[in-house]
Amino acid sequence: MMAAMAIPAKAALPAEPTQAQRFGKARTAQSGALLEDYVELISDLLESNGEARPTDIARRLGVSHATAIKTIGRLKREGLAIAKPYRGVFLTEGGELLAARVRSRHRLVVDVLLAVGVPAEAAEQDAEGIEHHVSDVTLAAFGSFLRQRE
Amino acid sequence: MMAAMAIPAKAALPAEPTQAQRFGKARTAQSGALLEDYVELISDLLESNGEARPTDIARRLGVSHATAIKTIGRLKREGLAIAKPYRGVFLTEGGELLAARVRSRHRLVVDVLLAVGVPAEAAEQDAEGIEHHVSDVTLAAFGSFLRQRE
DNA sequence: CATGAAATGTAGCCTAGGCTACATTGTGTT
DNA sequence: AACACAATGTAGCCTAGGCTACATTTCATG
Repeated sequence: MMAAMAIPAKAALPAEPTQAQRFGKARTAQSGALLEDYVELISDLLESNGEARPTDIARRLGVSHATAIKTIGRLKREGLAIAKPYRGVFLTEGGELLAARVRSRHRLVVDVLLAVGVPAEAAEQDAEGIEHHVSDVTLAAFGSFLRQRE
Repeated sequence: MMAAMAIPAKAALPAEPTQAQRFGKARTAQSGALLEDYVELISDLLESNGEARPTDIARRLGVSHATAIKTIGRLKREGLAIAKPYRGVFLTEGGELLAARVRSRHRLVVDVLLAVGVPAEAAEQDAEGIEHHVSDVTLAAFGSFLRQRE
């Protein structure tokens, strides 16, 4: 059966290592997606409420407070946030920068979806997942696309 | 401190359970994404090679063969694939259906990205991650968008 | 037809993200 | 000032997805 197709394993398949790279990248993008969501949300809460409490974060994200706290720990380890016990969460400079990038990317993605004719609700919904997979190149293209059709 | 903002916890925040739902949905969409990739790839391999071997799958996905085999086990548990030891992997009817849907969705996403002006390479790359977060509603909008601008 | 290399499968370990249950801290109200 | 209760934090467990290392099965070939 496999003899029929040959599959030299050293000639046919390695022709596309590209695909493996693509999948790998999509996987990697997934890591970090959660951190991005947290950072963006914390930034929002800080701005609108003056503080970002684990409980609020958990509620907004729809997870248990324990999960939120654990992830906030990761944020700290990654140097994106600071938090003293029982004192709320704050962002480092790096965290703020990331938040800003994530926020503008989110808007851009939503705007493109809307421009393409996606209903507002679905646009918001899907953007939440899509945004984490939009590369800088694509982002730039989105920007041009929107500007050009004003 | 919290008295300052009040946050009655029963009046202000619950106003947007929507966001939690959005995040939750994006998370859920992520589960299943991997299965979709596997199913699509298996379908491709079956069509082009007449068989889908764990080793090839692993190579194409850029993971170890052990990981591929473990995931194939999940595919079987979910009723998407069938495989007898040392005999290659095949799709169930459900698996084929899923593969077809995934494949057409992938094409549509790539086409929209291209239509919006994203370079081919980036379009392929990003589509790999984006496609798993595109709802049916958005998919339909994509279809209309493409048809309308022919 | 025996044998060795490649493919397949198994075991065990790791991290990320979830959860529940329990412990601790802070604070608004009496 | 004390206490109750909400918020916070900790511990321990689970699954998905990765990996490496080792074991087994096939099968092409000498």
